[in-house]
Amino acid sequence: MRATVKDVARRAGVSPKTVSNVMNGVVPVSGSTRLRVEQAMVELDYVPNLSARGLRNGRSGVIALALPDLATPYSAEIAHNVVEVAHEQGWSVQIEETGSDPQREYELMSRARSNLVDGLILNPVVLDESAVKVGVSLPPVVLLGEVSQKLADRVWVDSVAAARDMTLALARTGRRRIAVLGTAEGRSSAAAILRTRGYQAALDELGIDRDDSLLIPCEKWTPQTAAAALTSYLDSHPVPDALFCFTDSMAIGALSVLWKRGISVPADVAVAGFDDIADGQYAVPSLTTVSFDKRQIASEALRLLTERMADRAGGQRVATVDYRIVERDSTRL
Amino acid sequence: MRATVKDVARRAGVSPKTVSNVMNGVVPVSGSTRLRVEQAMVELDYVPNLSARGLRNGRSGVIALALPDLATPYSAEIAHNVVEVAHEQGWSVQIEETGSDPQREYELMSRARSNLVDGLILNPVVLDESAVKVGVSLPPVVLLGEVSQKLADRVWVDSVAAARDMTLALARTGRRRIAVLGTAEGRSSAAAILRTRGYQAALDELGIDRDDSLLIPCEKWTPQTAAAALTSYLDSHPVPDALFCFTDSMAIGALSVLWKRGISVPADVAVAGFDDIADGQYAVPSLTTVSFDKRQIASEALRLLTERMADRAGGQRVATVDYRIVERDSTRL
DNA sequence: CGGAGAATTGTTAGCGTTCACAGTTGGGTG
DNA sequence: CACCCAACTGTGAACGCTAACAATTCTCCG
Repeated sequence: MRATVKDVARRAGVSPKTVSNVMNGVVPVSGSTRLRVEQAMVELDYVPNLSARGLRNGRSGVIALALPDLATPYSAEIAHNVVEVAHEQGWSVQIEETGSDPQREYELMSRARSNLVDGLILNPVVLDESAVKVGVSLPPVVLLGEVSQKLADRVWVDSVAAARDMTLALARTGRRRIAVLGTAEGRSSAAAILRTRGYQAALDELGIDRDDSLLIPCEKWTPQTAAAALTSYLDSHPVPDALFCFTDSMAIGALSVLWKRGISVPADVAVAGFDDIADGQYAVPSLTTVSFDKRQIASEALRLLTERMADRAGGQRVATVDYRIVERDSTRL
Repeated sequence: MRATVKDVARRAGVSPKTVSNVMNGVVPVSGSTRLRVEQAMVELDYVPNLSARGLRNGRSGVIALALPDLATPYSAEIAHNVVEVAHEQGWSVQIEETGSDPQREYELMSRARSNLVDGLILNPVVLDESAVKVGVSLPPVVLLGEVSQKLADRVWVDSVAAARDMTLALARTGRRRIAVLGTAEGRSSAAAILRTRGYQAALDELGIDRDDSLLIPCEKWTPQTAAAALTSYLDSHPVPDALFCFTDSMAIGALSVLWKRGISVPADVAVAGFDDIADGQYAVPSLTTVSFDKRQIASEALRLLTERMADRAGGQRVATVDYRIVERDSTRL
């Protein structure tokens, strides 16, 4: 049978409350009592029951992190950093995957309201504006990434500016026919729209005519889909001077296709990505990309979350994370 | 203020217990009462308090998954699958990272004992035998991978046989000087030892003399460390006929180094990995590897865990997951 | 139409913790 | 030496839920 505060109290010859005081440390406890209690805890191998504590306190010490798909390197790196930072601050992290299924969002919200999590960090993909109805009964929510949501706090990178800068960087190496991979037709993700916008802004600045045949659609941002999209594109189009992929994952799929076709990177076509996932460094050739500090994203998200826990009032808080273009072999002349 | 069972009960004109019965569905409730209760729940926007339920039931519906480093593709894929399978079975997953820090293991165990998680799936790396002291006061534990632990249940892939088969497969393409990347000196991980053993078994079968200069040590199994290890190796050794990397991550680092040095894969050297991570398919060239069903690992782990929850008694249960060699371009002649 | 038995619902209590408040001790003062 | 103020410790209740048991209602048959 597991020891409880009561057992510890009895053994230490004090009241349960004193044991609680020793643990929580807000009310002062005399040195000798503290010592006896601590010893009793060790002897009985006492571990507090977090369910009970959670019930009593109304807080669980757990936050939820919801990502589209943990298996993608980008999500995995975000998850890694969130878990790390959270751990440092004493939080546990519950992970949920939303897939592309809005249904999951609802379940998630309901779970979030079940008092098992004190806050929620959500990286939406499909439902840019839908499911996240930040009501009073919801725990604090922080959104990650390109989201049109205006209600919840969020952490983001300026995709428009980054895509613009990357396009300019590609142009600076003399590339003119710059294609982008990852645009979407119909209802597309906010990120796709913003990155396309930045790309086009750069073209306009450069005085290069927009050419819609250089927009390669790819709804899902995975190596598989990117490879498929690029393959069919190359079947009916000439090789562009440069290929700006909206994620590194897609770029890796693209590199694979180009290699198989004997198209040399960067000699025939420059390739760039977005996200700076770890594998980009070891891609063949190593991948030029838009890099940003994922640890910073994690810590900003946690900061916003804890701030919001302390103060539920106030308008939307936003944290912007800087980015920079990292040039590697895939665009180097 | 959040609605409670009491509020729902009052509104529906029944007792709290009836509300509970409606939710849990074990005790029969008449259709009309059920309807009234359900309507009251909707009207009051009732969400059960899982902390309270957890306290009362002694179970939380949460399992913990502990991995060395979420950012590595292998861990990420495992995590993805565990979360998926767990979700299907109604579990939530709390993720912990152990790094290579035994200290984390302890914290983890203690957390696991705090009644916030009902079970623990642990992928150890350093502490093959140490910290995991499966005592009576611990929740059920399932270990993942190559572990010498004899006390806890586990799910594993036969590394020795897989490494042997891979080595034989490489030899079948005429390679004789087969190097392995990822051996470790001193206190090494069980996986390193087992895979080395399988490799050597194959050599013995083939009548190829063991050559220690073909063992390329690499303590940490990341692309970075693998690239570094291989680079310094190539500085002082001739290029082998084949390079069997103990993980795909290392293989990807190795491919990058080989490419930079102008060593052609597979013409000059065949490269193989282990784990079949998604990126291996899109490596340049695509990576031959030892593949196994990660979803199966996840579901077996969950099965063992739930079985153990139902029956704490009984000896160690073990689930073996099949593997197969997947040949791709990196070894194809 | 009475009553046994099944079906459904209500009552009580407690899971382990901590909060509000009450009680106790100690040491310093006048 | 009585008294008072801190500083510390104890008491009781409650967080929201559900298990065990008790009580009630309904159904059906003799």
